[in-house]
Amino acid sequence: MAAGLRANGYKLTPQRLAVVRVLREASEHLTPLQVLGRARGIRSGVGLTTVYRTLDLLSELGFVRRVHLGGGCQAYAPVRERAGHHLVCQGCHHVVDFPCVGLTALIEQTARQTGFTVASHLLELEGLCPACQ
Amino acid sequence: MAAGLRANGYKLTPQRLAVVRVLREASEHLTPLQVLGRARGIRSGVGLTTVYRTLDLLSELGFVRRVHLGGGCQAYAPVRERAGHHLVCQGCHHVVDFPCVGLTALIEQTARQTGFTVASHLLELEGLCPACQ
DNA sequence: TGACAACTGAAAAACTTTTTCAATTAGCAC
DNA sequence: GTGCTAATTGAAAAAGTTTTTCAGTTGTCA
Repeated sequence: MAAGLRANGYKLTPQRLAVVRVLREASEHLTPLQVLGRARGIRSGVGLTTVYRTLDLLSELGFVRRVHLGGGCQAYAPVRERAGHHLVCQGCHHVVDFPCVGLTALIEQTARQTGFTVASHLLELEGLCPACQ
Repeated sequence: MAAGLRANGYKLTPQRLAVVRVLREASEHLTPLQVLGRARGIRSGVGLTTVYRTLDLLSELGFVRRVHLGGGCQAYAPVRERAGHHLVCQGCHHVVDFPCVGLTALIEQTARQTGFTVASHLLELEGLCPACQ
């Protein structure tokens, strides 16, 4: 993600690097407040404003994605699989990515039946991870 | 929805009936504040607290569902198709339901590959309705 | 090494949602 | 109908989240 920030003309400040590292190392989804706590463990003094701004940035660049299930829409998780989606554990909030395959038929059929043109989609699965079962 | 409320032991107050009517007649997704405004057109004096409580209730009973795309996770739309999902217009926020078909293969494959048991899923499509194209 | 636009944190403001509590009322039994 | 009671309501306060503002700091590039 750091390289991605630089590639898009953003400065690599220690605050951003701390947030990036927190997200890269996270196995569960994290709220901005949780990101703040962990980021401060890496670099004390990081501000909540900066966390919000960095999450916006990373999310716009596609490095993190908001998780809606379980986290009440406030949580973020890193994107490990491009063109993928998130599978969330109801027990420990562990998040894994899965590839997005086999949706085109459903989307095309829906577009045909409704007259809509479909530009994007949001898919999340929720369940129990092996450890929590 | 009114019958559903009664069937579940909830009282049919004029405030609830106003909120129910607003949602049933809505073609776009609505935030709690928008619901409040419309509900007050039906019955003046409805409180925002009641709107929140009624949305929770209807959502728990499955009569409305939160829309994440476009509305920033705060918007609600009526559920017109059981076991369906929402398709949202990026232009006018018009919401239509579409049936949930053809996802089992993807879900089973993902469960097999990750070891998760999948309990539920969230799918939303976003695009342009015929009028907005 | 210096210049400057980008970035930061603290505080305030703006919003959204939940809790509290006294007053009201829908639904039921009679 | 009438009265009872638990459920429901709205206003206000509290709690929580997100955005804006602004003066000061700092990466980056020449």
